[in-house]
Amino acid sequence: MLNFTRKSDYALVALAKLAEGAKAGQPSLSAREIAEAYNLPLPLMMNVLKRLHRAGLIGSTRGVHGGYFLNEEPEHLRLAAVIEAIEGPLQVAVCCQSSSGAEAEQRTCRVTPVCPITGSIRRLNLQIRDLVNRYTLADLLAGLPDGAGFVAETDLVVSQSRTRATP
Amino acid sequence: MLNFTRKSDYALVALAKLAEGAKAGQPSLSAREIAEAYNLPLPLMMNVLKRLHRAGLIGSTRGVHGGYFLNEEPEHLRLAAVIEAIEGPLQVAVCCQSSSGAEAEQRTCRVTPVCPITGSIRRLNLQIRDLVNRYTLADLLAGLPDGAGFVAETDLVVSQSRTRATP
DNA sequence: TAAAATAGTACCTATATCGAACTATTTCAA
DNA sequence: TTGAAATAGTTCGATATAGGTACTATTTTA
Repeated sequence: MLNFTRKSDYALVALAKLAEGAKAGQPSLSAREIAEAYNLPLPLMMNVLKRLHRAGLIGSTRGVHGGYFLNEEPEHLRLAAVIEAIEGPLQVAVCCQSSSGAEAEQRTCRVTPVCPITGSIRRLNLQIRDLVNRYTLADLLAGLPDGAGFVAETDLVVSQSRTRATP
Repeated sequence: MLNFTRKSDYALVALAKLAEGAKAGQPSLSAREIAEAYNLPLPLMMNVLKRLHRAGLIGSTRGVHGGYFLNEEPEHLRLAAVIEAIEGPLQVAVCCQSSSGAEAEQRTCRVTPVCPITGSIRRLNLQIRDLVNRYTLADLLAGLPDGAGFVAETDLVVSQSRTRATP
């Protein structure tokens, strides 16, 4: 129902912790330290960090004093990259497959062949992804704007005021 | 993973069918007619329509020639209303509860008490909801714009071109 | 009175998520 | 050289959610 998984949430707070640590001069943080900071189970946090590492978003050092660290500046780490590292491609419906969906869709959705709204759903998907991709880890830490900056000023007014006479 | 449920998808195509039917002069369409039009199982479509009806988005007439019809013009039926009629409130994370979340969150999320990004996540949630709420059934049928109008032109370029020397 | 439709709800199954665990490898220090 | 602490990769089980069905009641028309 249009929500991120817990693992994505945990990934975001873990990255937040790494960003704070880096600013405080800590070269790396272990999975244990991060898990304890947020009261999360260690094995789960380990799995999350492993996925972020495999996606190239964080680096790691092994061994006794090992741990994880950001590979990029928080200003360059986009939220969509984090989410997709954990969950795979962002798509609001099965008909939004990015990779050559034709035959895959036939298998997964019964209505696609006669669907009147597939095109629009795909565009909505792109817009949602662009929105998530718009922000970085740094934005997340600094605080996102709460105004829906992207909505044209007229949008709500138009739909409210349109009381066209229907004869 | 940030997707709508199938039931929401089916609700949207059902509403699309009702809008087309209304334009073609049909006062109502039965669950059977809609299910057959899209090759969907009848019991499922019946459930979806019942939920839309209970949410007040469509009206119904019972009996032999009964069926469903739109209660509002397609221009006034917003996508968020449809999704929320089927799935409940749109929220990308458990910490985005609309209704007096304080104690509910404590139960459902372990990190909220010490979370550094809850505020930003809530604002992101509002922005996503605003985006979904921006469009109507009429927009969906006419075709959504595919340009992500709200994304600043520089966003993607920045992340691609950044090849700063890392000494 | 029978048929066709909606209304409400309860139920089952399949899939995905949550979380834990296992084995292997790497690094450091005693 | 040996043990401890950490990451790497993978697999596995439990639980929650979603997808889909079924049952009973009510309404309307022929």
